[in-house]
Amino acid sequence: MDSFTKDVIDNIKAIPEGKVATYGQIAKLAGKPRGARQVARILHTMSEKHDLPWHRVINSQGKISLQPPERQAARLIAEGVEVTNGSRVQLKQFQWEKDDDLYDLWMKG
DNA sequence: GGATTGACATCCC
DNA sequence: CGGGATGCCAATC
Repeated sequence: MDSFTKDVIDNIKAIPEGKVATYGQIAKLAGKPRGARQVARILHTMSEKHDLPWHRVINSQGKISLQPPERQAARLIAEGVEVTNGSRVQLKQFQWEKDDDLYDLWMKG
């Protein structure tokens, strides 16, 4: 497996419960701002072999791309992510922003 | 090795 | 906000 794949996997594993990330976001974190589709491919291929929180990755519109969306939606809901209309997620509210955790901590403190 | 194909993103209307 | 067109990049055919 190439380093890009590894980085993608690492980043996906880093998504906290109750939050979601977009394909493009993960791609960027892994060093390929234009690699969103590869991220999607990696999920499609590797999600069954590694136990990744693949359900926390959705597209930039805040929607579940996987068809049918039911399984993924259920998993998200089980974690506290609000999924409306079967596949819709409010990114404003649930998107994971990597260094925002620190920012948030600072804000509260 | 060229053409096709996506669990995508972005700009334009 | 919705839908279409374009860009992107690796795996597959």
